[in-house]
Amino acid sequence: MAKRKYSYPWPRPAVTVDIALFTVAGALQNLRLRVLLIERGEQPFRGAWALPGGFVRQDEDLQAAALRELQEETGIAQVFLEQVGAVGTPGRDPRGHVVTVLYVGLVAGDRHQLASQGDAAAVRWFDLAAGVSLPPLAFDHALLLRQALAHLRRRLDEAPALCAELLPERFTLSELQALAEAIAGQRLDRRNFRRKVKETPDLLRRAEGSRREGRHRPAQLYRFVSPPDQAPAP
Amino acid sequence: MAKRKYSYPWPRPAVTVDIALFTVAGALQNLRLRVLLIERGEQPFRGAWALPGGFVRQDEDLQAAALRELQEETGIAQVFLEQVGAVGTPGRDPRGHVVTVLYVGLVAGDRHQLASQGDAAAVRWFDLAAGVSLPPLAFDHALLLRQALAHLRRRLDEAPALCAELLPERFTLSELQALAEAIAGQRLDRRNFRRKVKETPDLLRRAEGSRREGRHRPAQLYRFVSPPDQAPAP
DNA sequence: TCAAAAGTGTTAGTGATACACCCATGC
DNA sequence: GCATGGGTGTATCACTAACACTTTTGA
Repeated sequence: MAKRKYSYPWPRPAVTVDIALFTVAGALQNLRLRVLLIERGEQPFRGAWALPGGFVRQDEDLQAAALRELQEETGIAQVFLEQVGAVGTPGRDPRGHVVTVLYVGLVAGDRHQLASQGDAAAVRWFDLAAGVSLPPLAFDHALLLRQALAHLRRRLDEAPALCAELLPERFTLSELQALAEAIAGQRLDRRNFRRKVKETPDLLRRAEGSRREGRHRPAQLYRFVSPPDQAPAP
Repeated sequence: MAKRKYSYPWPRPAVTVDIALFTVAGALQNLRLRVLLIERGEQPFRGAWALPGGFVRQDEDLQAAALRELQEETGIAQVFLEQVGAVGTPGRDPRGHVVTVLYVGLVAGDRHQLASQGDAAAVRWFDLAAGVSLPPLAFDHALLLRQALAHLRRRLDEAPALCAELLPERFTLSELQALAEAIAGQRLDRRNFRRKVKETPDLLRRAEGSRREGRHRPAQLYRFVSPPDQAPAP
């Protein structure tokens, strides 16, 4: 812990974290990208929808603060978050000068129970397809949401294994592709997609000879070689 | 300005900005990347070298704070800064919990007069070639410096016109290439480099037929089509 | 035998890399 | 005329994007 040998008592901006957590829902043929929003239970913007988030505590790591706020307001825990950046434009928060550090994450919606607590009057996933409109968001959260989504898409292009949490342990290539399409917001060519993921080193492994019945031809199952939260076996 | 209708009086982390400002110096054949450091005039880490930076004031924009601190501590003003990200690990500052937003910039060293003021006892450019070692840096600034340099290299690869401030208004392609090599930290193929920059739309324009004498064959002069701080003419 | 998804290869274009020679000038 | 840096073009490779047919199964 910090030692406080020196002190700087001047007025200072407050620090918050906000979290743009995405998931994907729906039938394979029609997966939709969704974002997690809370209905604010406190002023300012009481009753408006917003990204989950809140104040960073003394001696709390930024990422830890983001995880804590997410847990407190939505019940979701144990997710992987990445930092997008910091925003501190004066006037973005009516309470005064607030600097926000924005995080983004991606989870399987149906593996997490939503439970609004703390400052959140309600929690819900909102569809994010092109053309579907969200409710007006509190603060500058519409801007933060756009930044987070752009960041997520860039990152998934570099590292497709970040999807791992969204799929069952064993999955078909069609499932993986549907997921990639939902997040990228566009259709992908099946042959090119399969070639690309199969040729990526240390990404996929055929799951033990087993298959899964569609209501027609069964598909080969795969699994990720190294789940992102475990070290790969040497 | 913010209205302060609500208040959050809890203890909060402090917010600072740090700036990793780079330049390039030396003869064309031997340009060296350099970083601007200050010698701290105050505790903690008094006497140690560090990135310029300091506390963000109430109702001050992050980028504005970075520009102000840079001006106050080093005398350098009117530069273009980009945000790299935020770091808030507890214990990174002995004064207590401090969240730092890191900025990176690139300037022509010989166009700016250095003048240490405020918390800085001295200001100097430090060579950053591979193998040359910097003095030990205060706080976690060695880490921040690595992050900033990686960010700068990524960005310049995408947007070579960010070099514009480093060159005279008219410059030769060899000068531009020497600059790119110094920043990237590696040699580049002359033909490929020239083809790439010439084929980049709206980047370069031949300067009015004029030439400049080398001590041998003169080289064609170029200029950037749109200096980054001006809008391009339609 | 049909419907529905799984599975598979080739071609064309584009951008990156590697590489060698002639040109213009000052001395 | 020679040393010095300025200037150019081509072959190869890797990656991307476009594209159509056969296979397997349940009903």
